[in-house]
Amino acid sequence: MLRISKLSDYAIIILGHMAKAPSQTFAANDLAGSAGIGGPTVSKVLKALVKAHVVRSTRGPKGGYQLAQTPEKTSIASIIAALEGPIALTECSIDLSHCEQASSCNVRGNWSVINRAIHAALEAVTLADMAITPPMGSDGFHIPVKDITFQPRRNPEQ
Amino acid sequence: MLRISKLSDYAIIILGHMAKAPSQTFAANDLAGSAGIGGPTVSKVLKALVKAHVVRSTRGPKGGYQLAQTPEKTSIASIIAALEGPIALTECSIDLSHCEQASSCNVRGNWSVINRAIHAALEAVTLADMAITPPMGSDGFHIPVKDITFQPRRNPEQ
DNA sequence: TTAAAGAGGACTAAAATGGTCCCCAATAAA
DNA sequence: TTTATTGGGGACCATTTTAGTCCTCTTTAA
Repeated sequence: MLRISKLSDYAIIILGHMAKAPSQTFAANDLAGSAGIGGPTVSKVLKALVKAHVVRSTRGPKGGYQLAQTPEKTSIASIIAALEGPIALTECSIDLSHCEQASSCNVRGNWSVINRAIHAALEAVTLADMAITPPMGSDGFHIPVKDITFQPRRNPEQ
Repeated sequence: MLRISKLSDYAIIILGHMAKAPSQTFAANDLAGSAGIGGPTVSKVLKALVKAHVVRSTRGPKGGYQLAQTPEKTSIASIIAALEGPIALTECSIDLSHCEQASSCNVRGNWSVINRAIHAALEAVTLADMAITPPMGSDGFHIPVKDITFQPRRNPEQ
């Protein structure tokens, strides 16, 4: 299923709401209301986003959360990384020492290529892209899908 | 962490071994031995790969498993899909009806763009790419990373 | 006929995930 | 200076998912 976690999903929804007023400060509870997600859960998500410097927080009355950067500069990769840690499809891409197959694994290094490709894909799309509602292409997508290209050149030196 | 499951990981390792002799038939137990993975687990993985037509099986003595296509034609996407079902980062990309945020989610359609990009990345790399051991670039990667490009064009019609 | 393979699926233990709660710290306003 | 409002940090537990094992049945070559 290659899923992102629900919390990451929530994060993008929440940040999507914040992106509508990028310099405004939002209380966690208000965001919970407008996103239709439970209060404590929204808090948990926002705390993680603060740690990762995706949003800034202010305490006290009239406090709340605010985007740390413009929606255009906030990549989906950074949001997912905030909630799930480093983006890597396999354990050994992060820490090889735990891999028990290491000796018989002849596939290792090549994962890195895929990881980079996926990271690039998530880095290339920003909160601004996600937050845009309709007015878009006839197929329902704002970003023309045909314009997303992925072209690895294979084995050129073999 | 945006991981693939261990079983998908095993699948790629197992298929990597099979790719060394693409037309040979391998018994599940032999593959377990050479991959350093438990026998029953290897069987489980191979059964899923048969269902998805990634490998073919033959019963009876001298039976076993064989790649259904050449390693060059076997994409990583098809392998992961065999073990984890459709590749989609969010639930609602597969089935919108279960989404409780639907009404307040202003981010929906745009996931599709990311999903396609990731699918493209996994489709573009094949078993042949993964199975190649060393002889490669100075950084340890066979496929030059610089040659992997991802270029969404943003909001051109706005 | 037999033995060596895979097919299908039930079952369990362990790990990850999601969600809630509690108490502490900061701070604006009364 | 007090109080009320907001976030910070982390513990905790229920649930779900995942991984791994096992059992019985089917196929088929020798």
